[in-house]
Amino acid sequence: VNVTLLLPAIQLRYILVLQCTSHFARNLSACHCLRSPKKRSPYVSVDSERYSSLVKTVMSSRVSSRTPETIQAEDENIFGPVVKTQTPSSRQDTRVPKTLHPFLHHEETVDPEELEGPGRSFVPSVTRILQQTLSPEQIFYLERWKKRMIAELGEDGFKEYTQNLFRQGNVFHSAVEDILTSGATQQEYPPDVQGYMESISHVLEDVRAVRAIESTVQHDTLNYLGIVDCVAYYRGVLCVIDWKTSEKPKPFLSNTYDNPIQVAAYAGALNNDGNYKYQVENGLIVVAYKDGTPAHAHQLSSELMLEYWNTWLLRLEDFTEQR
DNA sequence: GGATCCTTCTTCTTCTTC
Repeated sequence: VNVTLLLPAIQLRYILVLQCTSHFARNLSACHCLRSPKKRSPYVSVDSERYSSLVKTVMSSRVSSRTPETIQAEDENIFGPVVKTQTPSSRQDTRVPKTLHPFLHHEETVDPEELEGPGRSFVPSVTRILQQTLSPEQIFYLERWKKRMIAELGEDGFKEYTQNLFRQGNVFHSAVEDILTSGATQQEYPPDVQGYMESISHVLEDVRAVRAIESTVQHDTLNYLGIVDCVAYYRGVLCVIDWKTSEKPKPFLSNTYDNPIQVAAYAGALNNDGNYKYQVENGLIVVAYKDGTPAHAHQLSSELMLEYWNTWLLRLEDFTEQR
């Protein structure tokens, strides 16, 4: 863009916007600099409502000419060839599930005993299915990340790092479970989760009438099961809630990868599980941060849930096909 | 009581100048 040709006022705008875009991608404190020169904690004071569309376009569109192919070529020079060669192809947007299963439960209930025939077939879980049906692109970036981490931390260091992440996630989950079941607003937590709990405190204020916690749900007709984090009312709407810990900020739903599909899968199972007598059409993904930064809460409307439900059906199809 | 399963996370780029 030839900025010099623009009028001074517009010119200033452009510079500001360009600065915002380049900084936003990695640090959300960007637009904060427009209002105050002082540095406070990152992305607390961002007017996210105002800039959300800007940030969204910046973060969702691929600007770079680098593709998985070119990156892989570069990496091969640095790390050597990848053992399992991928040919990344974008997942088809227009695909439709072969059989459209209802998201909501329809009247006639299927007796669970009836389904558990003598074969007692294997029932895969939501996470297993999602993990085994990742797109080639997802696999590529995950492998690249892992390779880089191992290069930096070593095999053992990496193992320790991931174990620590899992441990924190687990401790956080049980802390949330405790506070939601006891109802008490205790202030003291293990030091590991103190920040996370602080992070979600503003979300917890809007959570009422918990219906289920860490409950196993199984779809009566589709062959899968899972464990739902939480079913409760969030701002007056009954939701399947998924609590997440994250090192990086995830201000947009698109930053949460397959999490929305996971939530839709749980809701669909719940709605078609004879053990549960209610229907849940909405979802909520809460991303908590260790430093206590306010968590991002992503609401999933019933329309959105239906979209992700269809995506889930596709993944389920892929999974059964590959077996 | 032991074994197995589920879940817990991890990806999405750039290198220009104040």
